Amino acid sequence: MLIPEQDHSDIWNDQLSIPVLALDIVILTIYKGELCVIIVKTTEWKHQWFALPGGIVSRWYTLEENFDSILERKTGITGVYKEQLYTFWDKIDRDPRSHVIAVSYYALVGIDNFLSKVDFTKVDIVTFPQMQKLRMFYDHAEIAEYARIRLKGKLWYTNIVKELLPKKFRISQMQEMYEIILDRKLDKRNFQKKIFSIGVIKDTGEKDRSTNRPAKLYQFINKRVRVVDML
Amino acid sequence: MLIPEQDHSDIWNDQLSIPVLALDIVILTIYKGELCVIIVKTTEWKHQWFALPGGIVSRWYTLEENFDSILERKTGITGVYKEQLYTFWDKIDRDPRSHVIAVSYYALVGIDNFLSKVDFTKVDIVTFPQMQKLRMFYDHAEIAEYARIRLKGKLWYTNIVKELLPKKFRISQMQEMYEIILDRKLDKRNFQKKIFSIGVIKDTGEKDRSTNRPAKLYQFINKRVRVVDML
DNA sequence: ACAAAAGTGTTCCCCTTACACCCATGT
DNA sequence: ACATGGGTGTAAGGGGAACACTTTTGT
Repeated sequence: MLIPEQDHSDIWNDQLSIPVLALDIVILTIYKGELCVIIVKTTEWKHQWFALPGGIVSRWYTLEENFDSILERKTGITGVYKEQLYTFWDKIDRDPRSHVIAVSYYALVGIDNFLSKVDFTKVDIVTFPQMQKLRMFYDHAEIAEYARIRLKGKLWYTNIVKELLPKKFRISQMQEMYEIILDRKLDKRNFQKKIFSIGVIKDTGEKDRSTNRPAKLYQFINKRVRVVDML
Repeated sequence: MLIPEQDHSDIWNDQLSIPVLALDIVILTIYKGELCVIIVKTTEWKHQWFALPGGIVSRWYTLEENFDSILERKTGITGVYKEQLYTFWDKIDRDPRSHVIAVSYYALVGIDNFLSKVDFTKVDIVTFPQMQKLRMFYDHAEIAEYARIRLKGKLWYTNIVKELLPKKFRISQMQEMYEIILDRKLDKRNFQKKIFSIGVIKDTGEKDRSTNRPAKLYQFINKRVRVVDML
């Protein structure tokens, strides 16, 4: 169910005693061997900005429902793994129209899922170095950085990387994800030893014949993201 | 500066399209050898509840200023270490008067600081087991649990425990804090070896003569809480 | 003298890291 | 046959965990 865009014209009222709550989403995916963020263009407030997909939180729905609604309306993407990041309000004039507090989330999307659902008329995909050169709305670049750090941290004690991999994958693909996110090379033998000793993935019995020498295909044992002492 | 209690009568309006933002604080301290939480009594909404100190966030101040104001008005405590925990909105009817989203913080107070500032006509101090038997407002017991888990986690890679200790302390006092928070015994020699090897505390040259055999007094080298790979 | 807490080293084991060669296939 | 990525074991070193006795003071 897609929540329709709400009318929030009542809130741009200087007399209102409470702040407006916004929700911003850092969508992360691995694309062409790099960790990327999804951004939207906005021409609000005169200048053109790049921004994280976001919107005003409506009172009539839960945070989760608001999240799903904003994500789908702004990007076309549905059904992703998400996690709350932080609630920001450093600058009282974060949004020139009002006092806005922003709850931020990050979301992980596997690239196949991403490409099949996303509406590229609405969004752009950029690497982190590219993003840092753009004119990002307020603190959105920092929020994205914060998401990257959280993802990095979670690699060490959860099976979160499953959200970025296809259902069945080669162990080398998994290692590649780790290397991209951690931004350093890992030793092939030590990586495999570790992953196998934890027992989070299992051999499907199938082979990927797209490489030179056929490679075993694995899948995650647990459907859900959970704490597992990965590295 | 203490922000005066704000008039929020305008927000209990069924037509308002945005949620109300509240701020709840889990104040943790170590008292009589146990990790304790500060709670307040509230008789709002007919029944008597115990609740975390909290209040409505005012638009005219930053989150930090709102935090300080709520903390001081509800408990009398000022100048504590604080950290944002999470922003909750699981249940759409969390607060019967409206749709309320709660940003939660936890705060650490050394017991001396606490006792000198707190107003016991306004608050109670309870251990976690005691709290779990009380009729806590909505999800406040879970929020407090969440704070405890975060604190436990931070012990391992920050010098956060400094916020609970006096300026100068015996190494055995420091170990006791760790044991209380982690809820298990630690080996004395291994603990000291570890703490000294990290180099986060230094000998003051003074002695504590209140114990039988006088003990060296230490202090933290860094004034601020920071990441240091503690345990 | 006795009680109470402070102070102090060594050993063992496991986990992490570093490291190099052969294998199965496609071209 | 050659190029490409897949697959595999071992040795050395460092860090964590276990463990007990002596010292200094107060009473």
